[in-house]
Parts: sequence; C-alpha cells; structure tokens
Amino acid sequence: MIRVLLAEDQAMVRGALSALLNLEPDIEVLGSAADGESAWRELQRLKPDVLVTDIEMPGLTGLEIAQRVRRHELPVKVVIVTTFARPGFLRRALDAGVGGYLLKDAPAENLADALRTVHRGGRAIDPQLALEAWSDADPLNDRERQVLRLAGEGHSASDIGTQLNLSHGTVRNYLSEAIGKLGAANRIEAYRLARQKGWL
Amino acid sequence: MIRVLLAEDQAMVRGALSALLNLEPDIEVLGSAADGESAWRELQRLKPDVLVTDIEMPGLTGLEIAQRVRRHELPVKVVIVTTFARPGFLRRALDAGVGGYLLKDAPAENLADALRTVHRGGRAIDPQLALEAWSDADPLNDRERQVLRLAGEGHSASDIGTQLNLSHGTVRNYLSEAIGKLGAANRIEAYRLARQKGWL
DNA sequence: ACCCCCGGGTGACGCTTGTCACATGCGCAC
DNA sequence: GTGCGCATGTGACAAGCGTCACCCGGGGGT
Repeated sequence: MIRVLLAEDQAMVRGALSALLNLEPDIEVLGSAADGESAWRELQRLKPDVLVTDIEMPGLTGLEIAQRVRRHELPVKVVIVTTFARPGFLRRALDAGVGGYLLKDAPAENLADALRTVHRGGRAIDPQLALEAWSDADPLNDRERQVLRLAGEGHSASDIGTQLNLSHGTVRNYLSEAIGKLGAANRIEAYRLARQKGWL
Repeated sequence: MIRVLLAEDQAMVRGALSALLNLEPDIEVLGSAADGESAWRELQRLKPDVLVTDIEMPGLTGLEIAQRVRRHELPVKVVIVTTFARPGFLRRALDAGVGGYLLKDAPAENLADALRTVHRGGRAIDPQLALEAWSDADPLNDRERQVLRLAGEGHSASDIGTQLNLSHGTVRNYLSEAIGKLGAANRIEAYRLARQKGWL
C-alpha cells in the first residue's frame, strides 16, 4: 500500500487528484495541503511514503519542500506534478533529489504508475523535458537574474538601483548583459525568454 | 442523470476531474476534449446536458465556445472552470450566457453542486468574483488593447506600427493613452495591470 | 452649410534604454 | 607584493519611449 500526501493549491484540482488516486487499490491518500507550510507540517505528522506536490504554491514552493526533505533526510519520496515545462525547474528539482517530475499535460494514468515506480525506488521523469534540461543551462548570474526580474515587473533602471543599492548605470549594465546573453532585443523580450525557460 | 462533456487541456487535470465527477451517482461523463475545436465537435456529436470547460485551451478558448453555443442556440449549459480570477473573463462569460463560472481554487465538492444547479436551469457564479466584475470596466478601446498586447510581447513602437499599418508615432500615442488610463508608469506595468484584470 | 467628434498623424520635448569603453577597488592566487 | 578576476561605477552616445499640443480629413448631427 502506497501512502500519499498531496500538496496542491487549487482546491478543485486537489480534490480531483485525490479522487483519482483513491481509485487505485494500492494507493491511499492520507491527506492533502493547500500551501507549502502546511504541506511541510503534514509531512512530519503523517509520515507518508510519497509526497505529490505542485511547484507554485503560497509560502513554500514544491521545489523548496524537496530541498528541505533532502536536507533533513526524511524517508519520503517526492514527486513534482506541475504545469511548467521549464527546463530550469526540472534541473532544480533533480538537484533536490526528487523521485519524479510529471507535467499536468501527461495522461492521468501516468500519475499512479509514476508513484509506483518512485515508491519502488525508481525515477519517473518526463522524457522530452529531461533532454532539454541538460541541453541549455542558465547563462544568467545572480545579479542579472534579480535585475531582470524587477525590470520585468515594470520597474525602471533607477527604481531597481534604489531597491538593490546599485547605481542606475550598473543596473543598465546588468540588463544589457542579460539581454545580450539571451539574444533578446530589449528587457521585455529578455524577461519573457528567461521566464519561459524557468530561469526567472 | 446529468450527462457531461469535459474540456480541459491539461491531461492530468482532465483525468482527475473526470474521476471526480464519475464518483457522483447522478452524473455521467460522456467524454472529454483536450482543445477547443475537438470540444466543439464532441459537443455536437454527444449532445451533453452540460459542458464543463476551461478557458485557456489551444484553438478555441472556453469563452469562444460559450459564444458559439449561444449563437447556434444549442441546448447545452456551459460551466466555466478556470484558474483565472479575472473580472474581465467573468464579464465576457456572462455576456456569452454561461450557466456557471467556478474557480479552480474553489473546493472540489462545489463542482458537482454547481452542475446540478445549472442543470436545473440555475446559475452558479463565484460570489466574490461577481462583485468585482461589475465594479470596474475595461477602459481600453480596441486599438489600445492591440497595441498594448504587442508591446507586452516585447515589440517596439515601430515594430508594432508595421504590423498594424500605423505610424510609430500613432502607436506611441495609443500606448501613452493606455498607460494613462491604467495609471501605470510605463508599458510594462500597463500590460501587467491590464492582463491581470483580464482585459488583455 | 455648419460644426464637432473621431481615427490617425506630425513634430518637438525631455527622459529612459541599450551599448560600450573605461575606471575603481577588493580579494585571492602565486 | 604583483597580477588577475570580479563586482560595481562613470560618462558618453544613439535610439527608443512617454507626453503633449496641434493638424488633417471624413462622417454624422442639426
């Protein structure tokens, strides 16, 4: 019997996934959480075999939970189920030692199979995504990432400078670097590109 | 017996919702579709009582399907189930005469209840969203919307001018207007604001 | 015929962006 | 210490952006 904890912020999807998993005779959903913190608490309380979690959640993200699990060496497997086919996310998930990474685009039957595989100690990674993840790495450094993120939210260079204690000139230098590295025409395009790769 | 067709692009969510609805004794899921066009075809083939659809799908969006249903006077109720709490979307959905508009944030049990209500001829609209929808209307006109959308994708003014057969000066005028109307500081912020309201 | 509104355009203004070449200063290897 | 790399600044330039005041021409009222 595979004992599962479910973390997913959208209540309707959470309920539906729970119903789906409970149809499987060898799977039992112990409980579910709507945000990162409560998922983390329930994880320690219920001690499930497998945690099935989304990435984007209020509080802790699924990736952060996976990192904590690894740091505390909890005896639980983590399976990420997410909308985002972003190589950067998968990369970070693998670094955090997750057992599975599925897309919500994948057929529903895959989920139960993936849980079984992971429970046996195997790995269930979305195949075409796995390729991309190793193909191109994030070219941005920390400063460029920060600056680009702020810029993408509509802040001006001087604005960003104030927030990060940098001169507006420096901010523009970083932005220019980032734009160059990404082969974009301006900050907006650069932001979009970085975001869709999961480099944020 | 309520006969339901399900349209939702994420396979896993689609499967899960289907499992959820099939647990209800008075509900039967006839079939499901992964994109707008096939949903429209299945709608005519299966003639369900209720169509449960997401908004963001490849091809036709859920809103466009709802509009078509109204135009063709098909005897099917439409229930929108979406992630987006955007007043503009609800507004357009109501204009298209949908029977229900639920958020994926709502508890899973609501879905079956909403289907029953709508099947009886009632309406099931997310309450707090309903308030917002009537509070602030989209201040943008068509040109401003077009221009803002392109600008948000990273195109420059001259770029946009070429695409729409306008002078770059005119494009900047529209952009300026839009920025003003939305109380934003620049095109990026304006784009974000408009987007999150569902005015796109 | 008159006026006025509306979509589109022009030109000018000052500010912001994107780019680049060149400084400064700090820490680390040797 | 000398040298190198890295992070941060500076100053200049051209291009793009945001704003505004104003122009033009075609409909529609009245």
